[in-house]
Amino acid sequence: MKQTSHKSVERLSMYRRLLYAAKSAGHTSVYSHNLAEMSGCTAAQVRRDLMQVGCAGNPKTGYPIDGLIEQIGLFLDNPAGEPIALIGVGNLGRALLHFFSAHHPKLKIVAAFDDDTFKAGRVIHGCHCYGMGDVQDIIKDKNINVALLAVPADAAQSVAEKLVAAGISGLLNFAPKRLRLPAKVTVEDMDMTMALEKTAFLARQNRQCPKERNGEVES
Amino acid sequence: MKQTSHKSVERLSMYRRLLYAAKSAGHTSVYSHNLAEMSGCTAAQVRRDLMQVGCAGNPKTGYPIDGLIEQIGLFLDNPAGEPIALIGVGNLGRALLHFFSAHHPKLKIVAAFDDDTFKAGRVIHGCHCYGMGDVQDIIKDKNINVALLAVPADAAQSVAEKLVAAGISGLLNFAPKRLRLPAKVTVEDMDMTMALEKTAFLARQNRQCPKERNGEVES
DNA sequence: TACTTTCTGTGAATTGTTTCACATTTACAA
DNA sequence: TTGTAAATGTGAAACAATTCACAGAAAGTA
Repeated sequence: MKQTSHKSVERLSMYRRLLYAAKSAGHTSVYSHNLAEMSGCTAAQVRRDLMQVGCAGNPKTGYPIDGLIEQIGLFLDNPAGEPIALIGVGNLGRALLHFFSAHHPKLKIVAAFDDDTFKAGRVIHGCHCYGMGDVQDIIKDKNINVALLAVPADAAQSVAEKLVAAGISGLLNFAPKRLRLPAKVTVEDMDMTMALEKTAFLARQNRQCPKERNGEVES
Repeated sequence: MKQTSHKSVERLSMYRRLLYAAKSAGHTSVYSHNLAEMSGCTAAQVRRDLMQVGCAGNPKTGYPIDGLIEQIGLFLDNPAGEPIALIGVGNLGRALLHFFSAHHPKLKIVAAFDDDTFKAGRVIHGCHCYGMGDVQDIIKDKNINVALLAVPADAAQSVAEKLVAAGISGLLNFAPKRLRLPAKVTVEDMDMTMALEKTAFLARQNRQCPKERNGEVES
């Protein structure tokens, strides 16, 4: 079977969130063009993505929302749930702890680490905080495979290597630093500086050449 | 002239950071394959990207680092600098304020806004905080075109519309919510839930099929 | 000066992603 | 039961991004 592309994976995650929203708005089914409008994709793209993960629709009734949510979950999620580690409990780390404390059916930060010994032992946003010395043991004990890396850029590489040695296979990296790790480890960069520079660039481009645009309007 | 792709813009931002690092490590020039190794791209891609923004190299000496930094700056940056607004001074907003307080030659958060009146008037991480009622006036006064949106998901759409009305043309959105705005406005999503779900998915895929890989090794 | 080596700059080929377009399916109405 | 309208599922076409591969340039060497 054809591997699903990274972009499809991202969209599926997005569709699922939109579907939860549609569900709590009282809907029970959607057409591909509904999801397309909500997500900003085309209807054909939505259908292709859904097909990939085995979602079937009906020409007259569209796709059942519950069915989609379930299928996407079967595809995306680890059925056993995925315990997450947070490394770095600074300003950003605490914000992430708070952000991800919102209930997610499968993902949960189960341990936080910081080299500030003052933080070790405390419980922040409901999550126990350990010293960096305990990283390896706890990650192995709790069978953690995914980590959020929120340490300063100059510590990122060495901390990441420690995590990989402890058995981590996926890393969401917030440090503005490119990591060099074995290819068996997935690194996803959330590079906020890059994103802001890009946004500023595109904003300026928009201003300078406000070329004719097919007016995608506000609701 | 051919429009530079969004991906090229991202990579240029990355190259620049790597170049600053190489410069402070004492280098004065780089070859495309050096930048390729640092960035994880191919050498051909690096050359293509640099060509796009008018950087010229020399077959024997490579590219001069200072020249590259300057050319990339001329391409990416607003020479007058770009004042940024932060909307939402919660956990995430404060983390962003701290994160972007690191000196950047062109980008600077010059005003923060929150609807918590308790925060209005305070100065957080060196940035003055205003009430949401002042958004329109301040954005116009300070001629702000780019904003960081760090408000709760259910407030994101209405706040974004207010910003657009005030003249914002670029938005970096941290709320897990797809915004519907006129096409003249650039929206860049930093969707942390999506990113974490994707990371967890790819990590699991890695674990389940540890297929042969060309060992990209740690330094 | 002529030769060698190594890298740049870039058409051409390749690979990957998105959109098009339409045959097929389904629910409902007459 | 037959017709109609609207959506799905999907090859094929179009488009976009990346990599290949090599001509040409530059610096060092003899």
